[in-house]
Amino acid sequence: MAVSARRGAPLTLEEISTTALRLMDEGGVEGLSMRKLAAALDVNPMSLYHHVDNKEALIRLICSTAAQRMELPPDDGSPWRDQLRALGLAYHRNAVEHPAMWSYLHDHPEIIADRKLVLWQTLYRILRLAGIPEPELRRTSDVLHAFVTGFVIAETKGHLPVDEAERDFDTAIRLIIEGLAGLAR
Amino acid sequence: MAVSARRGAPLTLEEISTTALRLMDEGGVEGLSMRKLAAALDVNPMSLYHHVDNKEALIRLICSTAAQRMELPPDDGSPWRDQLRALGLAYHRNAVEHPAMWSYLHDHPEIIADRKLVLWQTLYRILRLAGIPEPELRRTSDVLHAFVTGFVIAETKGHLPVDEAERDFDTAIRLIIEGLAGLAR
DNA sequence: ACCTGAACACCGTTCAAGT
DNA sequence: ACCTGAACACCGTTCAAGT
Repeated sequence: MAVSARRGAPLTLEEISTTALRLMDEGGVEGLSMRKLAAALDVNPMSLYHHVDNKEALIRLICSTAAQRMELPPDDGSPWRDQLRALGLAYHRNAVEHPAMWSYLHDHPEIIADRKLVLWQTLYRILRLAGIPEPELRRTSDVLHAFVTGFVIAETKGHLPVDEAERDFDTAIRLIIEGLAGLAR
Repeated sequence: MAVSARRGAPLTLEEISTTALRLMDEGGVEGLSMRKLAAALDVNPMSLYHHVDNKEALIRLICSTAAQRMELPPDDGSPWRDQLRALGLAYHRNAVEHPAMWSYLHDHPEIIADRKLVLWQTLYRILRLAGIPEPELRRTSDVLHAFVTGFVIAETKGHLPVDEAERDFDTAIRLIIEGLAGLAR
């Protein structure tokens, strides 16, 4: 069977990636090492390389699966301003949960480049509602995504008092909404 | 004298930090190591610790001096929209020169927390011109800084064709300008 | 197929010793 | 005051060997 000497069951990719994400959540990017991950899984460090090419591929795996699983607001028919705010809140919630992952994603945007991801589809839908013309959707969604990601990362590191953070978020989202309305005009 | 065995002159903090920044520019954060830096300076790795507490302190030094030296547009009396665009361009230019440094700064905002930095003073001045009320300056400048930093970092990693990048920048700055005008209303 | 230990080439940093 | 070499506790990863 060649199952690990120290544990009963064989490793799974799922198990590897959730544990790795936990390590990143707890200790930042530098909190995740192949050796610590192996220790957390009670396995020899080298076993990991049978499931993953290398550390970079592992982090990419974490990021892309987490991005795919992000809970995003469905189209509930409400005005685009409300839907945009809800999307911003979803980003914010996720960034608070996985700050290191978001920082990594921000530095490696190619990981979520695929426009078929729910993340982009949701943004496209809202931008269409806001009146952004079709040929500008790619550009506008890129800009908005960069803005919101930039904001939630900064917010996460800022350790502001909670009510300040809420007012900051409000300012950010209002600025975007007013800006979009202006662009669409 | 106790000058280095391999080189003539004693190390200076200036020399250390400019060489370190060059290494970061060339190879990202992971391109800068205490040992590579020492090699580039033709010095024993341990000599560095006589000028700098540790690697983190070194990077903080690089970032804060570079932030202080950033060339920002002076108040030339032009409309705030033009001045904001000029400031955005200055950010963008700097981010293209030092992408790794900006990523690090984005993840460690406390390094440039001091509101007396020209960076913040310039932003405050433009926001006042735009009609943002005094008690909202801190919040609005934080949001805007996060947006623009988020954007220029994303832009830097995106390797878009140049003319696409220019149109992206234009969309970003217009969105901010329209948004600010809306907020001030 | 999956796991493992030893080994290699790197890190950051401490410490005691040199001038 | 400034520099240095040896050493320690970490990394990621390769490779040959085990079941």
